[in-house]
Amino acid sequence: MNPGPRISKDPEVRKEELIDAAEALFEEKGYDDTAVSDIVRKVGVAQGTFYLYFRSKEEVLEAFADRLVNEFTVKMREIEDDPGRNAMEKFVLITRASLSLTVGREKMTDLIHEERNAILHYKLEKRMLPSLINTFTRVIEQGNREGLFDVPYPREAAIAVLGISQQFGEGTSDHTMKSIVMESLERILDIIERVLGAKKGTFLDHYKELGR
Amino acid sequence: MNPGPRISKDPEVRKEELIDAAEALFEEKGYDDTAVSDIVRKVGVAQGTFYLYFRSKEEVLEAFADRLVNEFTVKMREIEDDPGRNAMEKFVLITRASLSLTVGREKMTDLIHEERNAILHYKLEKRMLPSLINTFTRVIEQGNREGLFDVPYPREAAIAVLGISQQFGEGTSDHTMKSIVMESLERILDIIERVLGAKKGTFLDHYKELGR
Amino acid sequence: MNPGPRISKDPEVRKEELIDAAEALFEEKGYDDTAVSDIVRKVGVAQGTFYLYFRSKEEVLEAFADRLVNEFTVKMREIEDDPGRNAMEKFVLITRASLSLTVGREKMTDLIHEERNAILHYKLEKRMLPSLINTFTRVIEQGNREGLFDVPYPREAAIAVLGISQQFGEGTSDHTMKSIVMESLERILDIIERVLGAKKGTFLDHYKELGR
Amino acid sequence: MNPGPRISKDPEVRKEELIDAAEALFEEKGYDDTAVSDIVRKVGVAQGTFYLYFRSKEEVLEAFADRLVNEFTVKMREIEDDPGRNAMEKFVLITRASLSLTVGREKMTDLIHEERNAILHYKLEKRMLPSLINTFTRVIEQGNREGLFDVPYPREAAIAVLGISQQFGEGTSDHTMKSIVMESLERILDIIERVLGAKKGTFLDHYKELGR
DNA sequence: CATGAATGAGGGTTCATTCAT
DNA sequence: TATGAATGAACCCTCATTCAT
Repeated sequence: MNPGPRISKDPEVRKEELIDAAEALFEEKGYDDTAVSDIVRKVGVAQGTFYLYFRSKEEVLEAFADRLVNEFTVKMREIEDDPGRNAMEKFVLITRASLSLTVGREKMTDLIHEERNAILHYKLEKRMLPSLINTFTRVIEQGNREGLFDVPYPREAAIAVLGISQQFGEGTSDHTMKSIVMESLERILDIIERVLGAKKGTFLDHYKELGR
Repeated sequence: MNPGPRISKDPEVRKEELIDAAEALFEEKGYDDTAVSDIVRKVGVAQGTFYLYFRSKEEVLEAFADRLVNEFTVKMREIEDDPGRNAMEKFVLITRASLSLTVGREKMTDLIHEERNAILHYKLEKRMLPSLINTFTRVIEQGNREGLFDVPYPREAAIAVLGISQQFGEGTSDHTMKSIVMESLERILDIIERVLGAKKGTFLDHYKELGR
Repeated sequence: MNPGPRISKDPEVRKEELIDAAEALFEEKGYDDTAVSDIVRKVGVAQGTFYLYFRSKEEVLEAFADRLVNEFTVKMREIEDDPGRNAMEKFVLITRASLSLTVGREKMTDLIHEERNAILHYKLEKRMLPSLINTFTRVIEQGNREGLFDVPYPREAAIAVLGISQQFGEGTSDHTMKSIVMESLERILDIIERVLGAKKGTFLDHYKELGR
Repeated sequence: MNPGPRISKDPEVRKEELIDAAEALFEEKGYDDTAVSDIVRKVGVAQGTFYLYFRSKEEVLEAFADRLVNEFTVKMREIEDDPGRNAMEKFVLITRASLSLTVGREKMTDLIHEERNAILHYKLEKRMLPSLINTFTRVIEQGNREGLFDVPYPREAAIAVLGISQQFGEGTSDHTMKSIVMESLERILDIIERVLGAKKGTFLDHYKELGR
């Protein structure tokens, strides 16, 4: 009956809060199992308020995905534009970042790989891929110039490399398989060297060097 | 409207009918938007009958996926075991079959790639991948023996090639892009030749030869 | 048919309305045969509104039972605390009130005794008994002090008397038997007098006096 | 498709098997939660077979209740007709038997008292009560003749005593309370002695004497 | 007597979205 | 901008019972 205290906030802030809550809940229970009522409860706001900021439930998902993609794109750009690294180093860094996809959000990888979050996976992939491909392409071109790679079609090679890392990364959702992947890292890198026309063994050196 | 005579059938047959109907509806409207009531109406059977054969709605999806995977696996095996073809030919055939994933079910590709069917995609991929990897691996080994390929780690190469074709295939869901892909086929094959250590241009020849 | 204007009400009021409707329908058709859709239709409210106030159908039953028990408990307390009556008078009043259990809800007795409402019966009995026993116990103690009763173990006597009236009351569900019970009232009271150590015939006098 | 081996049995035997299975399941899960399919599965018989013996699910409940009542009635009759015992002894034996109501079926008491089995409770009570009252009445009359009791209205006294023991027994469903009840046994018996006009303490002696 | 596939009404519940305040 | 009560469509599933064989 009594409206309760009406707290107005900067719309941007409110919206961000809602996306934050949504993200946390999506991680916890998945998109489908997260109710709008869950989100507003977490923020401490009325049901209707949600619809002042998003036209539908799907729109938060969209907004969340956008945010994630933006962060990711920035990260990519930073690596790409780093003048102090050669193409091979950049390549390793990008691969690593894109494999985790998380940018500090460690749970995200699991989130993405859980079956019930397939849609989210799709949304993210569709949005991230273009910038990822672009970045990869440019790094490959840099590598060509540096004489490290020998790639006639950089764009296609970029796509191929992405496909390869994704395919190997897929199995990685199971934590148990991580060590196995590590074991076969050498073999995978051998393949990538072939694709990029790099000298055998050079990638592995860089991987080791860049630690972790 | 009125009951009509009660028609009993061999359970196997009934079950197949239900999966058939489910498949058609999943194609048409997606899994989530297909109601159990839709399925039974299509078969002309009572609602309860459905639950005689499946414990839940998800179980038909499972059954459908299994069926698809089985058919696919058989197809793979046939190609793999064909004594009249060399590794390169088999490779082309497998790629093509796995790209369409459909085995004659033309709409299936779309079905799988529509966002709302992401879960189905996941389910299928998870199930198909192992047999696909195995087949690819053995064909690569055959290629090694035939002197067509030069692959030190056949299994990893198989996975990589799968990743590559998947990545390129992904864009293919939009019909508009098909021609673009065709254009870049040559480039893609170049990459695959590198991965498999095949002579440049040999794949393209086989692709052309095996028509389309 | 068409929506009509949306009418918001004080939640307390809405909830009460729903319980009222539920009660009426439980009386009419029993708990099992009352659908949630019946209840909301009666109130003129949407199906979902019901679940704004009760988590499940059973919860209305619970709420209804609670309400009944509360009313009943208040009634008991009033009689118990009435300073103007002696123990015997109170005893008669309590017996009567507890026999009808209805507090003005005449159909309730039938409701409770119909076989299909056995669960309701159980729920009510379990909840009412404690306060009923307490009240009876205290009245018996008062009677002891007043020299009307001679009861060594008031609590046990209270329980016993309850058992007795319940057993006789049980048959009362059939209206046809009511006269028979009346006939044997004298005999029943004789027994109760024995239990309470009251003088023979005193109860009957009070029953007549307090009319009916 | 193939009918499976068709095992014919003496109808009486089959029916008994079905009631047995029903009883076990009712004990385990309650009447409502026991499906006809559960029963037939337990017996290893087809769904339709059930309906050759019972017109409905409720009819097994009925049949089961009847069987229980019959056994109980026989037990009562035996005690009642025992020429070697006086009324007080018989009284104790009957009370004990009726309290357990189980006739060797130990779980039955719990079964009856669980809320979800309220209906069964009702059915049994309704059926058992008459014979129980009759037996009690005749024993009381015997007691009158033997000079042990002094009861002007045996039938009413029988009903009263039943009510008393039922009320006390009700709490007994919780195993935890059993000891408490034992403690207050003396007090309860004091009340019963009053109702039956027996000499104070005589019941307790018989209870002790008849062991347990 | 027996089978077991088929029936189909029925009901509780969820939740994204709206709207009167 | 905010509230939160109200909406209502939609859906999955159970299970007692029937009936063609």
